[in-house]
Amino acid sequence: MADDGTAELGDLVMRVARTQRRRFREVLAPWDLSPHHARALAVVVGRDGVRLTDLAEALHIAPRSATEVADGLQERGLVERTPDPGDRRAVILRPTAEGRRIRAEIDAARVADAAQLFGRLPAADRAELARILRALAD
Amino acid sequence: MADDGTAELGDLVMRVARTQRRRFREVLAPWDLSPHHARALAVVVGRDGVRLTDLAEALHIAPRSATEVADGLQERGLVERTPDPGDRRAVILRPTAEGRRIRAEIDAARVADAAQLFGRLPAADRAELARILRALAD
DNA sequence: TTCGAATGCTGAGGTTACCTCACGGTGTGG
DNA sequence: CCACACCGTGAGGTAACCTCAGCATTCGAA
Repeated sequence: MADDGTAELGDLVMRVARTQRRRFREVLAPWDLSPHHARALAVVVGRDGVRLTDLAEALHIAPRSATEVADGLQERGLVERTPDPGDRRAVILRPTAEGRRIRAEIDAARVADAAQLFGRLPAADRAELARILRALAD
Repeated sequence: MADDGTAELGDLVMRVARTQRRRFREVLAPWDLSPHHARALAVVVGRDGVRLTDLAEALHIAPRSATEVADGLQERGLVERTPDPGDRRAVILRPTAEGRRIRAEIDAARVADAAQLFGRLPAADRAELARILRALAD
């Protein structure tokens, strides 16, 4: 078993990912939102309204759990439940104006944070990194 | 705000990390261990005995939570609690023979999995990736 | 057209992995 | 020698998941 360095690669990826997760949590602090709620808000705003089932699928959680995430966002006034005109069983989660605003702020902060984290790399390295990671993430 | 692609880089890293986490969970399935327990076992075996406080620090959890992780590993017969000869307050967690064996098996499986995941990249790309990620993870 | 099966959401209740707080032993510096 | 810090753990809490059951609704096939 030659040392091909792949195990170290795995470690490195996880370490950078952990750094990002920590920074994301810090970035989110001013809004008092968990990363999970922020992601859910991004889905709701990004699609301009989703059924709970679709939100669950987007977040890789059970439909029942999407109900709870929706409750959380609704309590904070970021989304509202509206009936689906095409299916009376379904609920469509729609962003409120506040929800849209906050999601935009968070997104800007996240982009700025990524720029700061990855900006330390030369542009050529950033391109290389993107190319290689894309190959892995197919 | 120019599109420097750093936000996409963040996404890519997270996506590859998620793939790895999923694969790790699958790799672990034969031993019926959670990733967390596996990591704890690796620490105990790697240092050939740790105080609970040190285990907590290594896993980035509260000391109280280390007690629970230790309980789980002890139940499975992978570690045992022994008194610290130098400090009667402390407990040293030591790996059992079974614990050592299982941790070695898991480690081999993990290394093999990393080789399979990253092995699809040309060697030059692996080296590049390692170099760039190291720069990020300082 | 009707009716059994599938779908959408949610209440009830469970699990897991964390946490804080309080406590009884034990070590340690003034 | 003693106030204080530190070790592990019981008690009890929380967040984020889950499954299962149930009701309302839709859909597909006969």
